[in-house]
Amino acid sequence: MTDGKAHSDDTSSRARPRARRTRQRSVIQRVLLEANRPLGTQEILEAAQAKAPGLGIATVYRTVHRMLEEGRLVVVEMPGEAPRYEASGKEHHHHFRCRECDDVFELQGCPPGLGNLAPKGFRIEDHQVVLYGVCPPCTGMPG
Amino acid sequence: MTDGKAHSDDTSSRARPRARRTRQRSVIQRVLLEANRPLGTQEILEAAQAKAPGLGIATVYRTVHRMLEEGRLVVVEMPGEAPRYEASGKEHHHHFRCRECDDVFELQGCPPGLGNLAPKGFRIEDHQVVLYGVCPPCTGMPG
DNA sequence: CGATAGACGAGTATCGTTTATCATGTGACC
DNA sequence: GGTCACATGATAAACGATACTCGTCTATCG
Repeated sequence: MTDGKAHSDDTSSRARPRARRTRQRSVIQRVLLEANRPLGTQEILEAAQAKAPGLGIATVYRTVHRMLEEGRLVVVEMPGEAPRYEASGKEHHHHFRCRECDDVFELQGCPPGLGNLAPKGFRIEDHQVVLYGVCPPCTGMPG
Repeated sequence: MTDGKAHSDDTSSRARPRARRTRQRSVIQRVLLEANRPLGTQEILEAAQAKAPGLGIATVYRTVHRMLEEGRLVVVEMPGEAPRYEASGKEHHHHFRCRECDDVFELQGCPPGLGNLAPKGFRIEDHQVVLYGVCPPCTGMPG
């Protein structure tokens, strides 16, 4: 553990090559950290390309990977779909998926009584709740 | 548009070729309908091969497809995994996934208060709950 | 500024799942 | 039993998501 170093570049944890601040990487990180909902790779690509034309999908994967390793991102898996990614460190929460626009939104809170669902003998360690329906914009409602 | 037909072969709904009763198909159907939990294609294949040696994966897919079309099977999607299939017509329920053996079990009942999770403006139409943990056999408990 | 490790974009490869192909086999019906 | 449409198994191909490769570019630092 004790590794003395000259100038501090242990940005976070591993002996990973020093991260360089590039336009593409900054844009992708902003897109992810400022989104209030989990994004898929394609969504990230499109949002990032708006601010950094020409940005490629490989860079999206590379940056997402790095952010996952750094612990700044967590994976959000929805049944039958490719993974989405959201900023880590948030409170325990679940998600809502709109059937119209396919966007996924964060919910807050957690239904009680989940522990009662499993019969005796099952050790519950985690859970996931997904609500499906239509989000406010897609119902025609404001906000 | 209106095409009158000569001899009636609308066995059930569509103009699908008449189903034939083969050993392989019977075995796969039994495996699926008698399982008390959702099975993946590989699980189906292995269980079916025990009763019908030589049975191929293509036949599994074909039979599952047909049963889905016939409405006798429903798809069970777990986050980040290939689809599983279970008999249709059961009561509304959710699932438990064991982290040791990767099997998925049916639960009964449904947690209350799911409708309160989404803020005003979200129209909730459906939901899915997944519990993760360790199943009785894998904890060393009987039955 | 100049050197260089690291990052980039485009294309290709890979991986697991699912579907298509085709020669052969077999259930259903006469 | 004979016929034939449908089913089967093996194999290859398609597919979507992700990882790798390579030539070029550039952020960083002396």
